[in-house]
Amino acid sequence: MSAITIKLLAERLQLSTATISKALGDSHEISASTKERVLALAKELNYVPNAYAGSLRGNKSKTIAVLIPEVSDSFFSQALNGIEEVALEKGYHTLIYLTHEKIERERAILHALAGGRVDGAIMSVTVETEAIDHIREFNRQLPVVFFDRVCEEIDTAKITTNDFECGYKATVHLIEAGCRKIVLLSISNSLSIISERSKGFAKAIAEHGLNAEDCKIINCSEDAVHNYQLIKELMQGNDRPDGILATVEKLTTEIYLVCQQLNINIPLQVKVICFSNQSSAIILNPTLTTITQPAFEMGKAAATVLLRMLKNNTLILKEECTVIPSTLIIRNSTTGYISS
Amino acid sequence: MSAITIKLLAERLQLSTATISKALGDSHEISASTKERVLALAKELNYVPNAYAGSLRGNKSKTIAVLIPEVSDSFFSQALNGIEEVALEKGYHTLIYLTHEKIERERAILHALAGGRVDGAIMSVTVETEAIDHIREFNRQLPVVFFDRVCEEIDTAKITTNDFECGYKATVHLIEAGCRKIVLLSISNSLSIISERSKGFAKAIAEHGLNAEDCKIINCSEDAVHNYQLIKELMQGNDRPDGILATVEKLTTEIYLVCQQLNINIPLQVKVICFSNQSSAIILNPTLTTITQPAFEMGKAAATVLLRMLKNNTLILKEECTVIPSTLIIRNSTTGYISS
DNA sequence: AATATTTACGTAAACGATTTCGTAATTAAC
DNA sequence: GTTAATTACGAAATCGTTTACGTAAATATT
Repeated sequence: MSAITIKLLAERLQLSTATISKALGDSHEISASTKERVLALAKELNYVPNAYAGSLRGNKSKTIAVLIPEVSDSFFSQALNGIEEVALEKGYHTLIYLTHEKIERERAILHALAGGRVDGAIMSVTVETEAIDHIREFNRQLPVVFFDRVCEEIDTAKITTNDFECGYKATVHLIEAGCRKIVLLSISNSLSIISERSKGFAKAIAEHGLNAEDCKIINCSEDAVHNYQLIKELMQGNDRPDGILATVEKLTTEIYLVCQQLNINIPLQVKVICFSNQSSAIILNPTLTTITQPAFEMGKAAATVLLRMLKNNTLILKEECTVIPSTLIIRNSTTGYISS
Repeated sequence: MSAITIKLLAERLQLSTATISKALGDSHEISASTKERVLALAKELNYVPNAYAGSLRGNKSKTIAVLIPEVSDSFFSQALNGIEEVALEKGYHTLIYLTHEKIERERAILHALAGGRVDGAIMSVTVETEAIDHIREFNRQLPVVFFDRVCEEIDTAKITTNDFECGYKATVHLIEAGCRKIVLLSISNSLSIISERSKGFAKAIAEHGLNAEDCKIINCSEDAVHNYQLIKELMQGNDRPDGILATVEKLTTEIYLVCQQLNINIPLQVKVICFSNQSSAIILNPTLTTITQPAFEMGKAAATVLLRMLKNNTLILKEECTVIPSTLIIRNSTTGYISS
């Protein structure tokens, strides 16, 4: 199959495999003329070193793993984009694993990865990830970098954004726009990012003296239909909110659909902010006010840190906790004006 | 690093590595009691076989490569989702490579992959891919499955959708909705999918006796700003089209923005159809008529075929050319009615 | 001219698993 | 009781590289 090997080159040139290997590695102990001959034949035969032979010997696979909940989500796909860019640039290969928010998948994947297939991992945990033994176990052997959805309890590098501040700023923005009954649409009680955003939300509510009873947190699920129903009931209820802060991008669709169906005007009757990286935010009607996360940059940062850890051969770079701020982009879904 | 190996287990149990390996493989030549002891210790120590040792010996890496232009595109991210699902289910690992539409990247990636790192590849070529020697070269050693953007000239499995028919149906729909000057927004002259869609477009134009002069094909680029300008000029020109058929999802944003800025009403003044898998199509204003491709299914199909090729140890499965139809979903961007 | 150093290469072990073959001990067969 | 078959394991080769070490020849040193 894989055709040509160092052994084959050695035979053709009447040299030893050691010499070939050294010549290809541009070792000083090989004469210039021999190097030339070797390089020439290697190029001619299109020799490519067997990745696994080298990995086996050197204990380095030049491969990293990326574990994310979904890839059909603007944030994660942009982050993956950033990761892959850095990896490719540094000659690393990127294995992608989708957990689909299932901790069992996360567990199985990390376990399988312990066999030396990768040199390290970049991950964003699932909504179910409360027990973290499997991550600890993995991290005992290999470096891990968290991004976005982190595990505070594990002492390793983390790339996050300013979730607390954004939750706060978004809520303040809603309040200043006139909202008094604001609902936070959540997807988890345990997720680091959601908890931070919720804290910011709560702080803003408290600081501005809003009635905490009116400002609820509602938990959505993975099921779009269920979420639609949930939001519909919310908007049909007696204490309909006049402000919605959605912590995940995919809820945008359901919010807009419900309001359309119930004939509730955004932003006149309810103002909406979503944590979203969707490019379509600017062509929705009304255009959507978003907290846009630096997904691409976060991915790049995570990969950069991981590769640095690999280079320095260290498991822990505690100090490597980077926070890259998100941006509140105010559009028409929270202003009084309706787009032309 | 990687900690525990078969050798280590052998030492602890005072057995040979051969016995351990066979016991773990549940070989019949190992006694039940020994198997038990081995399994127990393996579990206790959390033994995971070194992936590369096995790969090196067996020439099988249990890894496939996915080459796609972008991942921040609904079609490709959904397809990747499908691929990963099948791969994980069959115990395969998925390496992801983004070509960013650069043939040079495609070339370099395929070349690096020849070193046995993967058992096969699934790919969608770049817009620049006209020369295909690098793919031929790779395919001489390893199986390749194309999906969506295929290379007709290479005799291997291909998963596509009914692009010709969709180009035709979309155009007919525009014509029947009253359009007479329809523009096809393209991104390439060579891409298989675009050429098919264009042919369908041309056929519909001809069949319905539209003036071919009025029905142009315009080439867009990778640059959003440039595309915006291009579309703006188009819509400001004398022979402004009354119908637009966009062959890629990302052009949606620019089309809507331009129309918004120029105060051109969709669908009254121009009707719009996009090849798009964006979930936001239903909340745009007006909601967007789309050709929605079975991205997830195409990914699954591609992975299924590739894994079957690997199982049967064959490079070519010519007959494995599957066409999974797309759906024309008619919404308000092509009807006379404006959404409430 | 005798020794020391450098140059340019080869030998062989190692990485971790699998597998072919061999073999001692036990059991079965006659 | 002798031979045949089975059971349960070990020794060693193998996959394709890399690298520590060895060594002959060429060159340098004194």
